[in-house]
Amino acid sequence: MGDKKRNIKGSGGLWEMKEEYSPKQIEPKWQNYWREQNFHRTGGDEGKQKYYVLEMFPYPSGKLHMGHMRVYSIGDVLARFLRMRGYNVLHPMGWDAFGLPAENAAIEHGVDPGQWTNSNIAAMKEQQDALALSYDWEREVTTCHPDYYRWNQWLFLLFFKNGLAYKRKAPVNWCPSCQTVLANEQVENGACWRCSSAVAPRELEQWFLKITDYAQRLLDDLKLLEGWPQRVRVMQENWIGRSEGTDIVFTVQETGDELTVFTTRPDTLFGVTYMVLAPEHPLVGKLLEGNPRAAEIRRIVQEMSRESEIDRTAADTEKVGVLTGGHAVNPVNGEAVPILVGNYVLMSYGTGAVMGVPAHDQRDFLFAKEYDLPIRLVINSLQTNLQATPLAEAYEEPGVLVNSDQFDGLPSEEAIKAVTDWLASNGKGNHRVRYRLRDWLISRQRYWGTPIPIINCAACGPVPVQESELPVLLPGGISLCDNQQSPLADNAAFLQATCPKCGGEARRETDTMDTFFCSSWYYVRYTDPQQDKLPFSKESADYWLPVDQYIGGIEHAVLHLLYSRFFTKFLYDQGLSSAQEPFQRLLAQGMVYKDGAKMSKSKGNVVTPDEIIARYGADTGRLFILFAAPPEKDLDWNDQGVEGSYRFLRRVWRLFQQHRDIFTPVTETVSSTPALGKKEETLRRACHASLKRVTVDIEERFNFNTAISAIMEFVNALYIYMNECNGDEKKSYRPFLREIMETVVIILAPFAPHITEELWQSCGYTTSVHRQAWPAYNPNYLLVDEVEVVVQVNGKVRGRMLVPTAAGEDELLEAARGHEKVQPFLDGKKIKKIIAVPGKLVNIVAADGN
RNA sequence: GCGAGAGUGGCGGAACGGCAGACGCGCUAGGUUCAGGACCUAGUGCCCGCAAGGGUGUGGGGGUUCAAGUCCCCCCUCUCGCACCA
Repeated sequence: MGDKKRNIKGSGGLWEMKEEYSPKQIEPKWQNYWREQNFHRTGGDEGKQKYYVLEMFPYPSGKLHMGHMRVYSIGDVLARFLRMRGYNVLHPMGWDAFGLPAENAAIEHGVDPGQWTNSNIAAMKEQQDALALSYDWEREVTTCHPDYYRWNQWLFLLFFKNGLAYKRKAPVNWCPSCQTVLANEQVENGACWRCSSAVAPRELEQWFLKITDYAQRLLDDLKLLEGWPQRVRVMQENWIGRSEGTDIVFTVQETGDELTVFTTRPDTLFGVTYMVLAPEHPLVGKLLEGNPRAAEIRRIVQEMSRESEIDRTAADTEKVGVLTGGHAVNPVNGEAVPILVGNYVLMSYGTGAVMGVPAHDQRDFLFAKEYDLPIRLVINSLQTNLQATPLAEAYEEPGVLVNSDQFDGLPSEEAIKAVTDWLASNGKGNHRVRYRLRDWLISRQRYWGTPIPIINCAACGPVPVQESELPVLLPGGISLCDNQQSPLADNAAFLQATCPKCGGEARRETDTMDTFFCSSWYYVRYTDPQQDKLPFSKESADYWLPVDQYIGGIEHAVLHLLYSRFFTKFLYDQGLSSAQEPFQRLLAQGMVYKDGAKMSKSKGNVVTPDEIIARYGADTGRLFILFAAPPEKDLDWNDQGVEGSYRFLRRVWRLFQQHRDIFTPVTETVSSTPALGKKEETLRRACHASLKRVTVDIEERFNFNTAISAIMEFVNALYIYMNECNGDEKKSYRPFLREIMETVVIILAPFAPHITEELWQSCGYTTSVHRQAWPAYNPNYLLVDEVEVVVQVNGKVRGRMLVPTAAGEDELLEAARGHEKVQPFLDGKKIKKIIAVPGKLVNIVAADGN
């Protein structure tokens, strides 16, 4: 360890420690101390390397739960550790403060959503402070404040000017309980992500952001995110759903209309025996004209489109089809095939029409069997001749084309290109890349959100509000009730507007923004939270971005994390920031369970951070939550386990109590201490081994659980030493022991900030333990003279021996051969081979006979 | 069905291809205490054995290796994600 440059006070303030470890007393004391000193303000030393640690900001529900406590503890240990390691750390916190719960509270209890939110924020902040989370509160961001949401509006207008925000009538997901529409990402298995009510389809005019323009980049750049869990990258990849294929233009025989389909298998084009349209396909109506059964069919089609998309696409939903009477002409061979309407075809993907190739698509195969449609083989297998017998199932593998005129004999892979080329040169199709990703629907018919800064003019259409007019303030005093449209639509003063373009009378847009809009860029605002000319300055953003370590729940794997990546790329394109990706590394922390089940009031197994703080203190809570499991794994909360963490902190406390004499003021320096004895060397080794492990476990592996166990081992070693040494030894090694014990305090500090601050300042220091440099371990102190080496016979441990550390292979072999415990296992056997691994083991391979 | 991850004591969890079970919980015994709690010491995978000692053991089965929880192949179970995407 390095030189002492710390301030030590005189004997006056020393050891005023209470006998008993009492978190109730020391925790508030140090929280005040840090608050008064504005201790956690960012920066001050731009010469250091920057590190941005961020936990996903919470919705201000008013109460912290164990999940919050876990994320924040992880982030806080990291932030504190990195500061001690000499980084310039940004570690901010804020509030995702718009959203439905505030509005619902308003409806139920008649409270003002803003007041409700603000008092929740105050309550949660108090809890966060009680956990000693080292946030720079000067950078706090609250999304429902006008000085934040005006920049939502500013960014919206920027999207609008770039053609990336647009309004369109579209079938959308309506949540009847939340009384608003939802984005595709916010529908899980046909249910609202927030309240789990079944969503229903509706046709409405809505605002969208054109995230689909960024589909390819969002997909490609997943490669850059090596610090993300693979499963999250895979989820995003699936969600974007890139698919390469061919658009093929058929012609409707009866009307002459063009009918385009998308397929990934143009090589099977000659096998088309029918065509299926989505119930919502625009041609359906026209095709039914003149059909004697039109009325009946229309009823069936309406039935189909009434079902939600989710029901229709559920794997176990029966495929239903109905003939329209129309026919489609295949561009490649002029053949006319019947056109049906089918419930399994979705208007939202591809062109809303699919070609039916029953011989080579299992889904089409089953459908054709059901409806007695012809099956024509056009791809033959290289292994078995499929033409010999009727197919029992679709042949979906690649093969060689048959029954396909000029393409006969081509392998599928080549035929895909050949058919596409043929279609392209005949104006009947093109190569085409499609995505499953849809544009992001951002309007919400709710009050408590960012007003969309648009004025709807009868003459000019949607016109952006002038930048100088921002923010469009959310009016107060709105009476909230359950309603089909935004409550803002009832507010005449808000509604009334003048068209910025023509000056005519116009209506203000009453939809508000999805709250995911707020959370898509808040991490940039933290870099420059007071900025009032722009959302943030480029300089600040470029200094801090990307977030080096982001920590949060896996539930945002697609939603928030995809939207944020989209925003970051847009900001980059606009020259507002240089970051390509927002989050360098991502940690998806596991959930907190109790007794193997999710905590819930009905199960009566809820534990709250408040209870833990009241009973054991924040330090114990933090320590346990980090010790019980690695951060990315689910954690089972265990009351007895918490007890164990509390016990450990008391054990540390007692160590200092019992040996306070070590800390009486000294003038000696380390060099004047007598040479260390064997016991002391062992202790020093334990110290540096622990130091090494804690450093590596936090910095490289994020394994806080093993880091803590290393500190425990260190403390155990200190107890053993103290038991073994006598008063004289203790006295003469006082400076050495002092340094050892101070190391305990320093490396425990990121985990348990209060107790360590108390112990540290009780040792006589006037500067905070949290301002100390993280000690470097000395590899020389890890060395030992002798090591125990295992002797194996045929891979089984048969003996152990103590040999000099420096012993080479030859010496090991010598010693192993003569080892008494090993002899019996070698009797009557021949030694075939001996492997010696210095410092570890010797393995003797022996067998019977010669 | 497709994709990803995971299966280790009574429990949470450790183990650069090199002594499986660190650390903690729980449990057992002893000490201390009027008692309880707290604390200290020792022990604690399973089986046989009084013991010394031996056997066995990381979901199952194969393989590579002097050596496998770890690498390769097959299978089973669980969790998560996607799921008629044309």
